[in-house]
Order: sequence, then structure tokens, then C-alpha cells
Amino acid sequence: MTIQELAAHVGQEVTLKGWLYNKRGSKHLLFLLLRDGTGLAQCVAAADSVDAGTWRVADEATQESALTVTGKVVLDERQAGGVELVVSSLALVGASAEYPITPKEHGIDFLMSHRHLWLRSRLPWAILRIRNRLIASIHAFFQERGFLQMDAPILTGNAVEGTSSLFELDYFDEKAYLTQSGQLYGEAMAMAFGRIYTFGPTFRAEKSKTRRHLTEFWMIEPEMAFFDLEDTLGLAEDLLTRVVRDALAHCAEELAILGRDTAPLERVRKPFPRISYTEAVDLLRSDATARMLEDRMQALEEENAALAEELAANRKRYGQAKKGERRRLDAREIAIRRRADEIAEALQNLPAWKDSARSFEWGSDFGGSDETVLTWHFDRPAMVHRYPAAAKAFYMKRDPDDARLAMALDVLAPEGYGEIIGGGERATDLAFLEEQIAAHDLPKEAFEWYLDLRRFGSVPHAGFGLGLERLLTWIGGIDHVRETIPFPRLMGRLSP
RNA sequence: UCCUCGGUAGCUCAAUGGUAGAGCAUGCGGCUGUUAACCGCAGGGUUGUAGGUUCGAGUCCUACCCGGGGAGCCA
Repeated sequence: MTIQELAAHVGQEVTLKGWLYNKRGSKHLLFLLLRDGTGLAQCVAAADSVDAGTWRVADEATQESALTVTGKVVLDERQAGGVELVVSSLALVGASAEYPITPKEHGIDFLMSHRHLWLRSRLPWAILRIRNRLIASIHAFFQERGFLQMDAPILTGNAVEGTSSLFELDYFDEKAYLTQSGQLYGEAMAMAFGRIYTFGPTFRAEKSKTRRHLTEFWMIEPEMAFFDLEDTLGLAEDLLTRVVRDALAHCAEELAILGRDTAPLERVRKPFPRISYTEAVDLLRSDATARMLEDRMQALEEENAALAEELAANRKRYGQAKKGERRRLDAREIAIRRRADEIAEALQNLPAWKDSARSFEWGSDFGGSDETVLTWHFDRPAMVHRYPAAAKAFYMKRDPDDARLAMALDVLAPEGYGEIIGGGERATDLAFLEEQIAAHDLPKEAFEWYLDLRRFGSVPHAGFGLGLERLLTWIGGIDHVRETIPFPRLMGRLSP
């Protein structure tokens, strides 16, 4: 019996196996909050209705002790799942001494160093269950459409586009690299099977310390023969609407635990705005963008003032407050300070972001802040297409109507989250690709197998890469991508 | 590599250059419906490291180490 099944067994005697998440109680009555991976359930033990051994185990159990609990399921509307367990007997499976993650706030450094234990807490539980749902949903989407899942190699023999960002390793005295993308292999597989998708790990050695970067992350890369840019935009749109719908339908509890406002997710419906890179640049440089950023700054200033006022009022009350009230005021003060820090940082960043947007030059790629600013203009994912070819990879197809442009696409998640998908239509012409390889100063020998795809029945084809962790960060409304993978790999952090 | 903020009890944080404290956790005691329960008592400190200024340094100065956020970088 698992906790998530309890509600269907009201009135029955059941046995749960799990860990003690928290405990409250009095001399003759204990409330044990049990965790079994599927959820939390309150188990009530009364001194006069259990045997002495059970009472002693319950009384002495510490946080994260492993327990088996037998009791009767009863309705209790005060509980999260609507039910609780009235304990008849209870046994200790594994003791737990001085569990480090206490029911109180912790700093990110401490939590990251205890990630192996932090996974047991409620927020990671909610986030990683949504991750599971997204993975299942993505597979279902592609499988239902006849795509075959295929794996690209993780070890590769050459650095595909520039060498600086890859992890290098020794492969029997040869240089090898951890893959940064399965895309070129995806193209070969698409020529063999029609429509395929890869789903696997990807590695980037960039020294980026930001909330959107990991050095190891999971990417989904569909690649489709006989697809053009328009077909691919439609596919990305269908995929995102599907996974958001599934998350809303199956992860209501998890999203509630995260405090995610689901209204922006409910708005994720077709059609998504489609704007060209050139239109996006115009939008960035517009008065509308400048005004929007000024409004945001002003709103933050006002919020800041309100918080400062509340802080002062709370401090005045603190003197006469009783202990319980003081604790609440302390907690509120910490929350206010944290928010004030965020506001201060935003107020420090926004003027620079405004300048960056205003003075953006046609031809360069969008920076993180430019993407964020663009997303604030739309209430659903925005699809930006036709980028300057110089800013994109060598294998991108050129726009037949404007040779400066590549048939690339990016999808920017709303609410400031930014790029979750990058891809486009691939070049089909052998001579053009040979030129590009030379122009990018790439070793032609390494690409001979790739060029074969153009020598033997070259067809229009396209694909994209979807970053799983960035997708989840957006859907969960999470601050930092590191919380969306069980054991994040970041610059300067390789353990646990 | 650069900018910026930080490092004080196991954890989260306080502390005008002048006796290092609180909450949580732990231990003991109280309480028969708690929801981060509550109430009382107790133990718990090389204030990141190394120097310097000062009668006196958690606080000021210098260097270094570690971490957060951001920039650059990043299909």
C-alpha cells in the first residue's frame, strides 16, 4: 500500500512503509507525518490504543527514521489527501540520527551539498515528479506520431562547432569529446527512418554561472525528413501545447506545492506568435520595450517602498510581541529581506537590459537579457525564426528570399524564461555545405560521412533541440535550472 | 576573465570598533487534535584563511580561499 492509494481504502486496515518526515505531539498523542515517495500521510498514535513497544518507537522516532506503520484509514478533511491513518502498530526499520535538513529554511549551498538527502524534501519531490511527467508526455507525443526514438553517440571524435565549449577526454590516445548535440547523427538517422528523436544527455564546458545553465543536461532532438521550417514550427507548437496540457492534467498537486500560478500555463494554446528575427530586433529597440522596462522598474520601486514600510511596522510591534508572534515576525523579516535582495538586483540589472535592448544591432545573437525582455511581450511561447546566418551553425539552410538569413528557429518560453528550443531547417546542397565547412575553418574529413547524406538522396529536412531542464524550469515556475535534475552538474560542483 | 553580494553554533540568521545572541535541530521536562505545533530548561563558537591598524576587531585595511547572482561565453 502506498500513500497515494490511501484515499481509496477508507475504513480498511493497511500497512505503509516509509520514512518519518516530521513529528508533532503531546504526552499521550503523537502525529507522525510519514513519507513513502508517493506522498505524505499523517499517522496518529494514541498512547492508550497502541501497545507499549509501538508507543516507544513512535515516541523515540527521529526525523527520517524508516518505519512500517499499520493502522486504519479514516477521513479527515484537515489533511492534504483528505485521509489519515489511525495507528494500531508501528515498527522501526532503520534509525536516523541528527538528520541535517531540518524543517526550516536552508541556504542553497548547504542544500546542494546535501542533494542526496534534499531529494527527500517536498519541493524536489514535486519538481522531479513533474520532470517524470514531461518525459512520459514527450515520448507519448512522438510515439503517437510515428517517430522512432534513437540514440546518438555520447562520445564524439571531433568538436563540431568550435572547440572551447566541449569536455575533452582521452580515447585510447586519441582526443575525444562529450557530445554537445546529437543533431548531425539525428540527420543520418532521419534519412534512414524518416522521423526520429533522440533523448539523451548533452555536455557543455562553458564557464557559465547563471540560473539557466548546467554543464550536463538532457535534450530531446527530433529530426524529420521532408520537413521544412514551417512544418517544424508547427511541430514545436504541438509538442509544447501537449506537454503543458499533460502537466496541468496530471501534476496539479505538484504545481500547487511549488506555488505555481497555473493561469499562464492555461494560456499556452495554439497559435503561438511567430515573429522573424528582424521583427524581434525592431521590437527590442522600440519605445514600447523601453516603456515596458520603465514600468517594471517603477513597480519594483513601489514594492520596495511597501516592504520597507512593513519592515518598520513589524519592528515596532516586535517589542511587545509574544514568542509565537515574534517567530512569525522573524520569518516575515527574512522573507522581506530576500525579496528586497531580488528587487535590488533587478533594479541594478534593468537599466543595463534597457540599454542592451535599445541599442541592439541587427546581426548579433540575442543575449540572455534580450530573450527575457522579448518574452515579456507575449503571453505564450514566442517562436522566433529566420536569424542572421552568421550567428548560426554552418549546416543551416539559407532563406531563399534573403541570403543573409538562416532558416533557424528558437522558441522562447514566456514569463522571462527564454530559450527552450533551438533548431531549424538544414541545408541540403552538397556544394553549399562544402563551402560552409571551408568558411568556418572546419576539418572536412571529419564531415565526410555527414556530406554523404547530401550525396545519396538529399531531401529537405529539419529538426530542433528541446532542453528538458529549461522546459521544466518554465513549467514549474522555478528560479533555477539546477533544481530540475536530480544531481545537477554545474561549474565548480561535481558532487554529490 | 570581469562586476556585484556574501562567509558568525549542525542549519537559517542577528550583533554603533567595547560582555558573541535568537529560532530550528539535539537532549531533558510539560501538554490528548497537532499542521514548519506550542511552553520551559540544557549543551553547543578558533566569527572562511593569513597578515595588518587599534587600548580593544565578527565589525576597519590588504591578500588569498569558498559560495550566491550577473556579464562575457553559450546548435
